[in-house]
Amino acid sequence: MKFSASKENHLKAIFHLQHEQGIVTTNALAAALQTRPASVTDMLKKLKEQKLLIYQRYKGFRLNNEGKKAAIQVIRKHRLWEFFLVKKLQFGWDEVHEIAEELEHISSKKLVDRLDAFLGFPDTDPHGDPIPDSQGRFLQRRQISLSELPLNKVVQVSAIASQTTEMLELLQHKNIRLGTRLEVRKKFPFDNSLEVKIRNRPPVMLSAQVAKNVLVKDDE
Amino acid sequence: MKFSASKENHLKAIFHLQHEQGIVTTNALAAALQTRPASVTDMLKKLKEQKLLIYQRYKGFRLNNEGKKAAIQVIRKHRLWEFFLVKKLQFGWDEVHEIAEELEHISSKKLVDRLDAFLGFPDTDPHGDPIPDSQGRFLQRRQISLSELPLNKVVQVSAIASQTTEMLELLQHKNIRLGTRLEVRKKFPFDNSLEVKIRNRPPVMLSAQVAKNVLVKDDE
DNA sequence: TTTTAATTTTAGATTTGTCTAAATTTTATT
DNA sequence: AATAAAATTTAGACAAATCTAAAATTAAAA
Repeated sequence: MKFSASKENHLKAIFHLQHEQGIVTTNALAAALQTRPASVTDMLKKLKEQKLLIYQRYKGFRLNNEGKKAAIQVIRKHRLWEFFLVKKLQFGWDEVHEIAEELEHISSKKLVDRLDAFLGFPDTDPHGDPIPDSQGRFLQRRQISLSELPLNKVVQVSAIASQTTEMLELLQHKNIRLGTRLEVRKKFPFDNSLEVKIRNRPPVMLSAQVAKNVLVKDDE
Repeated sequence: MKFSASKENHLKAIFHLQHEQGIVTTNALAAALQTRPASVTDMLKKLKEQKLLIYQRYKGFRLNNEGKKAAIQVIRKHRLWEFFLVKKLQFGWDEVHEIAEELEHISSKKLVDRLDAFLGFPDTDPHGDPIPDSQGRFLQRRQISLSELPLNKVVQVSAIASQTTEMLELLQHKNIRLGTRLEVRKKFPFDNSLEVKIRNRPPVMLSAQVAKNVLVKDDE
């Protein structure tokens, strides 16, 4: 499981984008990587070939578990090196990103784990972002209620607070279940109802009561 | 002055080889880099293009000052990272080489200098090799008498201990002067005389008295 | 819903670093 | 000194990662 620097950069960028947007588009990734859409398409084919992402042409893409695991290892390296640069080498937090962009591609797993130990197993990098541990576990992403969710952030349904039959029946009817990926498209302050969008389906409305009981977590 | 990892590897290997052999051959470099002679030739053209070495086809090559400076920076990085890995991350001195081979290509000059300071400006790496400082100065290589020099090691004449006219005249006659690169080809225990070889010239004999007064230093 | 616009993909080229096989040059040997 | 052997270089190919320009597909607008 060793990838070229370019592949690692793509994996990492896709990871971040799908965390924000659920599904990633060619243009978005090209913009994030300062490259051309055609180049992204080329790379997608290779990453799909290596079974790191789910991708159908023209339809967008997202990392599968393998791809996520790989991306998280890169992010772990990046953030540990940033921590090192700031805490040990006295760099300012604002000048470490570029250097960490290079260091993150050093491949030795043992090096990363030793560095982690040397730094005291930090769980947050100098920018406040969580540092995945050596198993790829992030600092807990807490689950929040759908009613607290900001607009247009794609999340995954992680739990249903009220397990009443009526509630479950309603969600069943709207085709929302555990693991469903969705985002809030609009909020109506009048009654706190929400318009929710699930990919490839027409938007659905959810009342404040329902929204309050649908718990979601960050989707990666 | 930023070079690809491959170029840096070539520069470094040439530097080491010319330190031992004075002039470097295509085959020797290919062997050192575990690559093919044809690939070396390709790279030589590029390095010559960038004015990092002196090279005429079929005639061997050596780094010029620019090339040496670049090579020394790579060696500096390599040795500092090795020091870091052993002294800070508890690696064994025998397991750091490969990792340092990757780390040495990280380009930030500031990173290297900060690392150097963090490590307390060490002057020797875990294998006992000297670490160049940020100006590229090595721990001084002392000059020794030609009579103490091991066989087949190419060195440069750095001083003449006895400045008598006779001595200088003799050296003049044999075309040996300050800066001349030479090596000892054979030693005759009978009278401690030496056969000395200067590139592109027939071997010359030097008596023990003369050899004792010719001081040489490592040639890079 | 047709037409237009935006997005995405393909086709073909380019750069860097590498390779093999053949040709050239140098060095060693008879 | 002629020939054989070794070393080196050239010619041509390939893989990875990128690009431009054109074609295909999807999404948006009239």
